Amino acid sequence: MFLFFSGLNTLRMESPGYEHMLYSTHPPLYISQPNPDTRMACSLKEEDIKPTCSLLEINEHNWSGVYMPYYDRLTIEENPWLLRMTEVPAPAPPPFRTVDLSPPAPTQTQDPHSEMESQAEERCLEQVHTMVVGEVLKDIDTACKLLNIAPDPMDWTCMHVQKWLLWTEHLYRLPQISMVFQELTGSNLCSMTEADFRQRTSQFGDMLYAHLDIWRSGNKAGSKGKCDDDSWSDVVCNYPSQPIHLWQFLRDLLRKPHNYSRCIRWLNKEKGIFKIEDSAHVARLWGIRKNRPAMNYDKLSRSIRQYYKKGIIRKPDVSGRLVYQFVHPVW
DNA sequence: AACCAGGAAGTTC
DNA sequence: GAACTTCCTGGTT
Repeated sequence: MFLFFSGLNTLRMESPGYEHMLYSTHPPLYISQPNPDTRMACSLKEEDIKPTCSLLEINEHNWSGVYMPYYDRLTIEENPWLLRMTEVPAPAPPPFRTVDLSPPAPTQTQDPHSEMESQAEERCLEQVHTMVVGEVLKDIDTACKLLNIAPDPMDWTCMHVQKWLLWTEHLYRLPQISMVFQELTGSNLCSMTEADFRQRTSQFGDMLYAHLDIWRSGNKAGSKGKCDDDSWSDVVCNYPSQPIHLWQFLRDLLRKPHNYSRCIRWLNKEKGIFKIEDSAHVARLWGIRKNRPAMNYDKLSRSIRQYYKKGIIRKPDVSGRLVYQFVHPVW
């Protein structure tokens, strides 16, 4: 797990609030997992955040008790590169070697072996950093598309800020906090200090501040690398995007299982059969996207049923409650 | 109670 | 006019 933290050094250094995402103590936040029984209810303990884990010692047991605000839902199953990273051949590492997660310090010894080691380590960390930033950008990209907001918080209107807050509430199962940020544009939000955030919501101010900071940092990172990143430039070029169709919205949620599998997931991806696991949640997300605060599953399901005669979605042959099927699945 | 089906009318683009 | 949204009646799980 500390792979992520090591790789995020650059982001973290640029983002003072990020440390609070890692270190602050707030009530447990649930992290999306396909199986609710295996989801991690994360609360931070001091021992969990000490960087004592070697890259080579990472295993699933190290995952528990770690709060990963934005990278939290990355699982080995859904992110094969994580597995690859654990297989990165380190140059003859001594047993129990540990990796400090602080920014690389100047090499003190001139021993050529440890110098080579430290160079390899740096390269490894650099690779991880690149991949983590990529994941951050992808997640922000998805949220931007689903919410129809700009990636840069500085561009947000009051409504965009409210959307982002509502989304964050739902993503992390927070209580309703958006009302204490009414009448604020993204620029207002960005000019607020962490203390300002805490003043508005003492319990979640630091977390929100850090979450916003990740968006800002991600945006900076995206600006640096967007020339080589098609998905990022898509967001920039397409904003403001065309009105999204409900079937596209559902498909986009399904394409991000590490974020949304707790509310919607594939039963049979090849056949396009999916199940809405949390009908109220999906309806709420759709309502946020469409600026329809009164949206509920009754209405959303009526919209889905409109697709029956259009041949876009149908009920599968072996049907069930909350189970639907894309007629022409193209993945 | 929650979900399902579909008619009818309204809204937004 | 398309694509929903809202409201509704009535049926099923």
